[in-house]
Amino acid sequence: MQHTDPRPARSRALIMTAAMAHFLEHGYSNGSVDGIAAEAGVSKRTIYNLFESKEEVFRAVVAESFRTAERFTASLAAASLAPADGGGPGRPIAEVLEELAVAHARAVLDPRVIRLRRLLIGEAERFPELAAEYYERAPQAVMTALEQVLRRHRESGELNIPEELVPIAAEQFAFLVLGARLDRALFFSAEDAELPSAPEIAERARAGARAFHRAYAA
Amino acid sequence: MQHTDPRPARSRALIMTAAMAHFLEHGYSNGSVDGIAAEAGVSKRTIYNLFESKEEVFRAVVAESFRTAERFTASLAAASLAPADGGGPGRPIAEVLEELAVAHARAVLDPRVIRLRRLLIGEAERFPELAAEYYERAPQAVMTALEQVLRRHRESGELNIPEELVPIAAEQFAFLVLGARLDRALFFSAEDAELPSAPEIAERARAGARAFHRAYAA
DNA sequence: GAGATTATGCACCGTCGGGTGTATTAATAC
DNA sequence: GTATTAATACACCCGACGGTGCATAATCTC
Repeated sequence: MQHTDPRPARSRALIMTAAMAHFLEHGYSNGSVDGIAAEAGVSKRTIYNLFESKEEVFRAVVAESFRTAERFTASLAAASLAPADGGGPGRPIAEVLEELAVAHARAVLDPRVIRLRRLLIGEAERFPELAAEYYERAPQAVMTALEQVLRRHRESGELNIPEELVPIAAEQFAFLVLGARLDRALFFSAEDAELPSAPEIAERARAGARAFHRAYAA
Repeated sequence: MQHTDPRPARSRALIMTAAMAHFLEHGYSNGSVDGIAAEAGVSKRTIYNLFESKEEVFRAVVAESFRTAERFTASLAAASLAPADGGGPGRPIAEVLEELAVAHARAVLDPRVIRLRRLLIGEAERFPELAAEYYERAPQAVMTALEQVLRRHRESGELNIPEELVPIAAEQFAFLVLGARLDRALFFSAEDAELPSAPEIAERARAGARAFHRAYAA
């Protein structure tokens, strides 16, 4: 048993990829295992050899996407915090906020993220734990990271936010920056056509950051 | 033909009510006509006597809910604008904004609204026109109303918003006030348990209004 | 009350889709 | 090369569900 048979792993990967795309496009109830099998170029029997049921395929796919979401969250937090303790308080707070805003908006308004959100929101009634878990692992985690950033700038005297209002301020920052675009994107499934364009996203994000700055500058 | 037979109308109403509840709970794909018939206390055949298909029942239900959404939007716009040209500029702008914020947040975070949003977002891939129509008739309409309010206060010198930024400011106000609660609510289907409580909603809304005021006060 | 209209009950059709059994073939391990 | 393990093809079961037909019973109109 030196080498493990590569076939199961390969099939599993094919199935996961296809299932992800399939569920994102058709939703859970309306997606079919036969459809996934076809798109994966794999026999239906193979799917049932590797997974218990359609539901388990779905859970596996969603769990997988959680990992990528978390990876992003971590990178965002790291990038935002690094400059602060790294080279000292060199950059003006307004500029820091704008950059943070643009990065945040770009990440959340990514088409793949939007589609995942649509899927989970639509299936929230059937899979409450999945929707809840996503919320805690992604948006909530981002919010926590934002709080840390704000707290740091508050302690350095650049922002004037009462300590107990930091969580609220973090929420405000997040949605000031992309709330409207996000809300809109959820309702328009028309691929990338109706989704906000990159420059538009950046512009709104910066405008949001500026408003936040005016509201909370020291 | 003086009197029209009341039976069809009555059945229709029963069906609509039940279908609304049913679709909100189970979604479209996962909802069943038999289920609706049972909940409506009506035979399945009666449904198919009054509606072409399951899809048409769905469209009728959604269209109906559009009307109530519009009725609210109109009332919000009227209430916000009336005091301005009514008794003169008596009330301080900060207070006006807070009240507007609370009314807006309460309305959008109403459980029925949240459920409708979940339904349409989840079904956006299958019924793109419905989701788009909802967005334009409800959130978009509210946004337009908000713009008018802001423009008025801008012209009276109470708010300092460049004319071309009024639409962006309106979006910012809307999501500053309820963005985080709305986003969260979409992922938690657990009835009213996980939904934000009324005082919590009001507090966040007021905090949002205050931040907006600080950002845009003249 | 007569006659038209509507609602019901229920059997029924067709289809789709989740899930299984199995024999056959292909790939992998040693 | 042989034994094992996995993938395929395919036929199949079964339940759910959209939708229909029809005969019967309940309502309404006038």
